[in-house]
Amino acid sequence: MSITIKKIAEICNVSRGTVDRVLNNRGKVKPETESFVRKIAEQMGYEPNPAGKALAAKKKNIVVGVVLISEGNPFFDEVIRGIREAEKEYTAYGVRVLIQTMHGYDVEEQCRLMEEVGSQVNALILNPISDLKIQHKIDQLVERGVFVVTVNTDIENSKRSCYVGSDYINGGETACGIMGVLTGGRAKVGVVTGSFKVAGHNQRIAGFKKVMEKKYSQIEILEIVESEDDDILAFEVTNRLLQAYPQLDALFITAGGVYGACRAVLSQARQQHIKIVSFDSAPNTVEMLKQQVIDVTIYQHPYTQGRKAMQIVFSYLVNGLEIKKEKHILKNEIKVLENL
Amino acid sequence: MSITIKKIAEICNVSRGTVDRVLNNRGKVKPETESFVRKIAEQMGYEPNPAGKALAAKKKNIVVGVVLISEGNPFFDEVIRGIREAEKEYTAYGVRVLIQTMHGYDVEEQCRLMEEVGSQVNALILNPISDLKIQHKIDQLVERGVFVVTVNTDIENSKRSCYVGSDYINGGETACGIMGVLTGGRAKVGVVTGSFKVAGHNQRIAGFKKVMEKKYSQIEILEIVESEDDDILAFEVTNRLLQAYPQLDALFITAGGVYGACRAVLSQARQQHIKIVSFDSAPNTVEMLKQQVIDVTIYQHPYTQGRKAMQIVFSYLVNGLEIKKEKHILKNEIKVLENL
DNA sequence: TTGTAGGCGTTATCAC
DNA sequence: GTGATAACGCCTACAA
Repeated sequence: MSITIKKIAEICNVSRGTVDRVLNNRGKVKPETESFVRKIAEQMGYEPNPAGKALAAKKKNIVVGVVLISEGNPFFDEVIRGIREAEKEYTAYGVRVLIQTMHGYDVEEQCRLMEEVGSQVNALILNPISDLKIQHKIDQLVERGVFVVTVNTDIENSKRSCYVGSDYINGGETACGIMGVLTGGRAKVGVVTGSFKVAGHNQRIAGFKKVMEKKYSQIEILEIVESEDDDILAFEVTNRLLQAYPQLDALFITAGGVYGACRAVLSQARQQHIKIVSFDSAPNTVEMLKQQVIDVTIYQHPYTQGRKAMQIVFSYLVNGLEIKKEKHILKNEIKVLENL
Repeated sequence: MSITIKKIAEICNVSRGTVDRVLNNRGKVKPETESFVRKIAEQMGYEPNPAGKALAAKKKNIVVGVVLISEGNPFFDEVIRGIREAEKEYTAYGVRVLIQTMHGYDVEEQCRLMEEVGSQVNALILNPISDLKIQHKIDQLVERGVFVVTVNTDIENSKRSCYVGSDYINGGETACGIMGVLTGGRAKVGVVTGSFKVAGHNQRIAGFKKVMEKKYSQIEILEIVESEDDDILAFEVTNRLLQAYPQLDALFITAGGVYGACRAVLSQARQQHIKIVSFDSAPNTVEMLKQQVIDVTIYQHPYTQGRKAMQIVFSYLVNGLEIKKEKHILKNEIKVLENL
């Protein structure tokens, strides 16, 4: 049988209340009793019972805020689905969720939403814009006692408690790893990135180069162009890329604009098949996989990102678990049509 | 606030005990009260609180038995790790785990272990040999009230409640999907399978052929040989395969013997790189990935299989949840060295 | 500074 | 058949 507060209380000859005060650092305990209780609890290997905690936590009425740059982005639809699923599971514990979505990368707008949502909640799940202002806003909310979790994009220097998402460097490494076996280790690659201003995109390119240098001396990057995650722009820049480099035989698409880039490839109707590695599985991307335009795409577990973020919030707020892992990194998975 | 048994009791003007009897089909309730309570509960959308259930379940002292053909198989080391991890988490609810491992595919031995373990437990997690005797033993245990979950291999016709594992057909489809992009849709493939007696291996081949026919008219299987999951045998049969078919340029390894097959490929030192797709990530397989002998390997989430099986047992036994999904299928993931 | 008691939701055990 | 009551482990008022 497991150790309970009650048992510790009996052994220490104090009341359950006192043990609770010690174990949860509520103060108002004589130092001697405190250290004694702590010693016994330690000795017996006390582990709080999550069910008991959860039951008692019902009265707390916990609200979790969510701010995501998700509108028009199918990736985040999945993240939200994960959050909603977890919400369902946690309503029994008095947890509510408050979601605010936004469209573009407007720092002021995100700050405003963070303030609006943050002032009503115990925790905030956030897909932050990489900007100093946002970092400060995070810190400010944390100071006010909000438990902040970043998803998909991290701001390491902020006071946020956790990050849930993928490792972008490894995403690039994985992309090069699979590109290597796709091309027999010999390729002239055009890179269509989202923006040089987005850290994640740059990290993917860095990871790609890292594996290139270490493992594939015959893979070469011809040029890197920006699509601003826009299909029309992607179409144009990819077209130019293809025209400029007739020898190009592979594309590495680090971000959005996948469909536009693919359409450019289709429009040029080259003899040789151009190998394409992309990210995520937006409907358009899946369509291009079906048409065998894209060879593989790399998947970042969006649903799990949402779910996991909620789990972390829950176990902190409801079960009072200390955060052990500051970063929860999900694998970069390689997908073909068959295992999507 | 959510609906509780207490609230329903108040509304129906009965005691909580009566509501509990109705909702858990314990009998000894007047039919009128029964249907009335049921109606109200339905109407209000009653959902039992898992924490409450878990707390009350502590007295039950649940024991989960595990019988795995795991010895000498790194895949199952991971499954066991998943089970152990879940065990830790569930000890707080009075759940104990009893693991028995075995070595080869000895039906009598497995039957004996199933009986030995099965007679002391409330649930059994089993990696079954595909044999009628095992099926009967499962049914027998189920009749005796044991909750049976199969992992990694299923026996569909048995009375087991759940299966946790991968979809073998899809495993083969995925293998062909990635083989297609590896080879530009043009390959002469040798298949090294484990045994024609093992359903899962045959299903992988079937899935592979399915995608071949639908999508890759230029991929062709030259011959299928058996390795009996043994490296030495795999070495020999692969060697013969390579000698018999100089035009062979790809290997599909459906099961064990991966290392032996790779060594055969290395020993023949062909000019052209032979593309290899295998399953799982045993240490030897990882080594061959590192040496760029194997191009990709397909991963079946062994850790998650163990964890999920425990989760299912827990939510059934402790939370009394009805089983909604009879099969919990994990994705076949494509791995290169970089995203292992 | 410490103890007591009631409640979170469910269930098992009595007593009626 | 049914109801009352005491757990399960934890937390929070309030009383001392």
